[in-house]
Amino acid sequence: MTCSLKYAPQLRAQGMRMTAQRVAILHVLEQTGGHLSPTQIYDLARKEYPKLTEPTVYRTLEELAERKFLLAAHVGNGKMVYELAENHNHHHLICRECHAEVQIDHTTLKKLFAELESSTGYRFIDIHVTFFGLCPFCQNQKGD
Amino acid sequence: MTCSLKYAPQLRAQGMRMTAQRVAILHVLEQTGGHLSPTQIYDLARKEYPKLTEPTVYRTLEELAERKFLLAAHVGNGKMVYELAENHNHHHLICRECHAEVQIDHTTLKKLFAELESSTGYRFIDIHVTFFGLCPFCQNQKGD
DNA sequence: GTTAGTGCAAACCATTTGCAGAACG
DNA sequence: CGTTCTGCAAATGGTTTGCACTAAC
Repeated sequence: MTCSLKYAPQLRAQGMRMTAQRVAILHVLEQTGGHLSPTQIYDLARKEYPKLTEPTVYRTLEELAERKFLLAAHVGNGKMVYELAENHNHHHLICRECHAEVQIDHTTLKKLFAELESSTGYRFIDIHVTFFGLCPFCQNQKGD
Repeated sequence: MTCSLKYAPQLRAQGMRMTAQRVAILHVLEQTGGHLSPTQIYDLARKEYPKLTEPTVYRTLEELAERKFLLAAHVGNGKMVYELAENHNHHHLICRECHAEVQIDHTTLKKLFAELESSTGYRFIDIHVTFFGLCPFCQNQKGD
């Protein structure tokens, strides 16, 4: 298992300090490997560093996302989730009913992104996309 | 301008009633033609029907979305927006910095959706997608 | 008249803010 | 030591709930 401290030099290079709180937060994100909501991160990281508070979690996540260490994405009803940028080579497809998740490899979208960038002039489209659909199981449930 | 009352028969067919509140809400969505947040809808619809309250707006939007009269999508920091389903043949690309919006025609995504559906087994992917990127103007601002 | 829909008021929950004190480097 | 970061406590703002009343049909 990699140590969260490995990020220290990169953080410092950007004028950020490596604190116990940040270690705990990064650690949680490393261990789970997927995307987590601020509340989930707060609950998990507090086991490692009980003095952690919610405002710190929010401030840290925002800062780390701004500096591209984390990626922010939306799932379901407008909830924000975060994920380590280095883990990110995929997108998500989530079932509207049961919330089952499937990962979509980034190569699948590469061509589309290139198309969109050239036709709109926008760039960095889009680090992370979440699609919604009905998984095979829920399709049957609906007799559809 | 089309009258919101035209929806009455369709609503009734599903056991819903057409009230003044719902007329006002549908009316606002028709007039603006785009996607609006519950708060925006509340503010606008109240001009037409001042007795309207927020809980009613939320309940109505949720109900109409469930019955496929409206589409729900996420923009930016996890905010929910609604749009008339019949207006919907496009997706959105939003600038992360200035929130400028571009519409993406659905045909651009059609092929991708077909691919995803066959490779994952999921279906109804995805009624509405929102992409995020940097618009040409903001790219320059960043000297990037 | 029956059932769906609404208003009101309050609760809820995630997120944000200000500021004084703690801690990194 | 100076500057960044954190904790605390409180405010904020969007969204939801319960219940009695109103209105659609």
